Amino acid sequence: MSTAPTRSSSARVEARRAQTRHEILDSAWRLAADSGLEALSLREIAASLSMQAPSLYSYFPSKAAILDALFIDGYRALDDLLTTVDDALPARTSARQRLIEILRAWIGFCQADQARYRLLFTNAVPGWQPSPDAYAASLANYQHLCTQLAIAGVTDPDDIDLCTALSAGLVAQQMANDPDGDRWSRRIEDVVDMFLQHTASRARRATRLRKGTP
Amino acid sequence: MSTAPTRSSSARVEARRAQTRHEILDSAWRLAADSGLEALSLREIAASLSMQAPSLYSYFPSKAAILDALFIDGYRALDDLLTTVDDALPARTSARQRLIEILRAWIGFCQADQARYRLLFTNAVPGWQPSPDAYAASLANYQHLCTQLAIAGVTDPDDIDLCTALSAGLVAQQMANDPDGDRWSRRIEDVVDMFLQHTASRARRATRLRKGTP
DNA sequence: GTCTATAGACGGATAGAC
DNA sequence: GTCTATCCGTCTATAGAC
Repeated sequence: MSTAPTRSSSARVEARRAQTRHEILDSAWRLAADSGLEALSLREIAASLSMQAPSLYSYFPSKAAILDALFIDGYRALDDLLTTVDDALPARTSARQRLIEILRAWIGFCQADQARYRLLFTNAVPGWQPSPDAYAASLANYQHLCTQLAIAGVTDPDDIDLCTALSAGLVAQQMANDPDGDRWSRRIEDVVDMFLQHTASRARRATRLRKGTP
Repeated sequence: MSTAPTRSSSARVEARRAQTRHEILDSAWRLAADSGLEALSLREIAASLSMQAPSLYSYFPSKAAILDALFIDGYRALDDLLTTVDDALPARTSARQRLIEILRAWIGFCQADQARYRLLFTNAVPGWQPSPDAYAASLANYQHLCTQLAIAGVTDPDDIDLCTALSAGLVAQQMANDPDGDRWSRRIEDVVDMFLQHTASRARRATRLRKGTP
């Protein structure tokens, strides 16, 4: 990460560096999507930019740093998407519709780029784990998602875990068995209804208990 | 796979071969569990048996063949487990209890060996895909599971997909975020109840429609 | 900053002696 | 069947000229 400007670097030079860093990440995303995340190598990234592999070390200190940058990039994109989706919903949209839209957007996000999905949500790169900074980005996203769930009426920690499991399951099955189709994503409404019915019936039970009804 | 006996091989020699093959797979499972599935190498397997790497080629034609054998082995173990669990249930066990037991057994199976979970259920090995034979083993298991679901009353293909998604989600979250705990597996009852409540309410709707009630 | 050259490690797989 | 020796490929990363 830390590519701190040296004393002698002009703003112009810095901007050029940032631009090149951006190009490197762009190429990396494209190559990962084309040839698979596991096949991503520094040589390949460099070649796609008509560079030699060692030159990348002027911009990132290691391959792990590039993966971290991609990881953070991916989570930022997801965060942006979920924020956009959320902002586009009318204020009094039902909880049901909110959940459906969030889930639909999330699955769409995963299907849009299999390599990105594998980088962000599965441990697909042997020998690499997100750095603490990168992990923080994923945590921030999780917490953002929790506030959106809270708006939709889901606040019980157990319900949140339930909800993440339902979402993860839909996404995982979709990506593993029908990456370009909708065999599982078209079950989104079912899942949301099922989930809300469940939490509602539990709430009713709790209400009965408070009232002392057997 | 095909290690067909040659004309001159005695039964004794064949038994010895089978035994060694078995030892190779055993060591591979142990090493995968210890050092991670991705780190599994022929050199390492051979060393753990005090052999040299090339000697493995007398027993398996390639590393992919070893992975295939492990894959089939793993699915056979799962099949055995689910059969055992199923047989242990009294004949008139409720659908709810049946689903709970199957799901509990499955998650336990995954938690018992993270490497095996990754081999069977995620695409964790770069450049390897199960051979058609190996894939057939996983399909057989899926169909076995479907018949068990049918016994528990789940026959609608959409419900089966829903059910696999729920299961996959619980397992994935459990393995990724709490591999040795029960943060998600203790939601099994919730998930099963939720699922049954959902299918039941849909059945009620269908009944009303058949009766012509609005 | 970018290059060439290369270190140094790992991997799967093969040839051929014994 | 098992070995030694080796081929050939992959990769990240570094040294040092320019």
